[in-house]
Amino acid sequence: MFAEYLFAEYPHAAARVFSGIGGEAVPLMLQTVSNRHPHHFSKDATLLLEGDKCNVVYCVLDGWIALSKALEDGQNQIIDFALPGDIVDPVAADGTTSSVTIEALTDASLAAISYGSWEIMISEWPELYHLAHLVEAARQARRDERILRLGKGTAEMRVAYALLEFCIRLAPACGSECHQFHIPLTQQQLGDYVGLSSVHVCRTMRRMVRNGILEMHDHMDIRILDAPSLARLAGVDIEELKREIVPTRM
Amino acid sequence: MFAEYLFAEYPHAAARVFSGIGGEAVPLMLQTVSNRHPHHFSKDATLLLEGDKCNVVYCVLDGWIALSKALEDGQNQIIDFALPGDIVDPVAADGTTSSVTIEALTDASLAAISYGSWEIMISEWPELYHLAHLVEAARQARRDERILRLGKGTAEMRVAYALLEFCIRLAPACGSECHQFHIPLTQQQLGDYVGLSSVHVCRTMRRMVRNGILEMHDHMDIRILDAPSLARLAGVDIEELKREIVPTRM
DNA sequence: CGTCTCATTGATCCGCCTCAATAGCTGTGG
DNA sequence: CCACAGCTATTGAGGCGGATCAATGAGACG
Repeated sequence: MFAEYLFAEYPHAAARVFSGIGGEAVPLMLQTVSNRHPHHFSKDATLLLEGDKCNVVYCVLDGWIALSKALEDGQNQIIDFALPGDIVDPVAADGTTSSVTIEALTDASLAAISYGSWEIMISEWPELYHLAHLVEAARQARRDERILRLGKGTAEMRVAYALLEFCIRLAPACGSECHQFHIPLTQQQLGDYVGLSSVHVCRTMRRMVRNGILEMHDHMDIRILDAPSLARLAGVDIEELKREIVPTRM
Repeated sequence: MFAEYLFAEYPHAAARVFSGIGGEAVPLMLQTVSNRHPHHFSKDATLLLEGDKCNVVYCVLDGWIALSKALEDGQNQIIDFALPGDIVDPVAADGTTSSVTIEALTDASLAAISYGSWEIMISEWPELYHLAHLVEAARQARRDERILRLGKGTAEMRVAYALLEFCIRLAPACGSECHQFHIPLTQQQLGDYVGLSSVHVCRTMRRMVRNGILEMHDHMDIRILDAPSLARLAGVDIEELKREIVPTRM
């Protein structure tokens, strides 16, 4: 939503968007070099790595972006996924360093907007501020839902919620009542997202398949057969969840 | 930090702050009626409850505010604490409803700023926008740290991190190198924050006391005796954590 | 002095992790 | 074409961390 408006209704700002990177009027491309090295970024994209200066906001135009943190022992936790239309502002409270690691899970393209450009854009087009506010509210609402389930939910609830979240967030790309979608994740990554081991993710999803709630085909092509049951497992009302995590212009 | 600037450097805005509530130049008071009914709000504060319209941002002036969500079965998870200087914007992606339940853990006072006032203030005083951005970045950074530990950390790590977070966030109120502080929480509430049962919170903290890392006195007066060990248990570097979660004007 | 709340400690149970083995799939090189 | 390696998914077996249940202690309060 955000990206569409950005480009459709404010071409002046859209042009300015790309000026954040070396003044060039082309989007920053993040490309995974190969499946073997999914963490590798093209050179321009190393800006995104933890510890670097960050004085830009990214708007995801295409692809899946994962924001993650790791413990010393190597344990990795995916904090959130950023999908097209989402805004990524990884800055920590010191205003300069990034608090998360950012990686592209698929080939992806981002628009980089420097803080300076961003402020100018907002002052010139207040509607942009409202839209960004809604996108940020959506991000916060879905992280809060996940915190709730990380703290208090069972494995089944966590996985069911994650699948519903994907279903809802991907719906704009495949029709409003689409219950079939693809997630570019291994079970290991899905486990890193919901706080479970890959083994237990596998068991949990297998059980859902056996119970006729899901269908799965080669590597995470998912079809939800029984959405009400899945929502019950996740402990959510689907319509209510949509209101909370899908940015909607008033 | 934010609140100080708000009042010290922009009295005009500060006056406007309170105009969000019925035009009265007094802050909205949230008072717990008694310890027996900590969830009870004074009448004016019911604005804050989940499901209500929310078109205001709150700036915490004094007291502890808890943001929480609950599952159907009554399980409660505290998403975050808002302390003096923090900004609370509970709105969900629909732009109107709140995605969390807000409650005061102590007597508390909040400044309520309507979205309209907020935009005017920002346009008149751009520095306010930068400050709010840092406060929001701090909120996000500490929630991300907690998501990491909810997903991958042991009980010891979760509790240790929470204590360090409190220590750092409360430091401005009691000197920069203060390792002694009070948290107005029961072990049940601390458990709701870190995703553990109150029983296990008790065991974990007792062990820390036995190991000479902490001292505890009547209901959560805490003194950190061995900060390096606590930081090791939490899996953080204290200085790094400060940079990430304490808003700092550049 | 009884009641209420909260902290503490013990005992038991279970959900999920870990380890391990197998199977399926893809790409690669002989 | 087959053989092999590498990665992911799947399934089983066993162990452990934290939940749950239960009992006692300790202040705070009326």
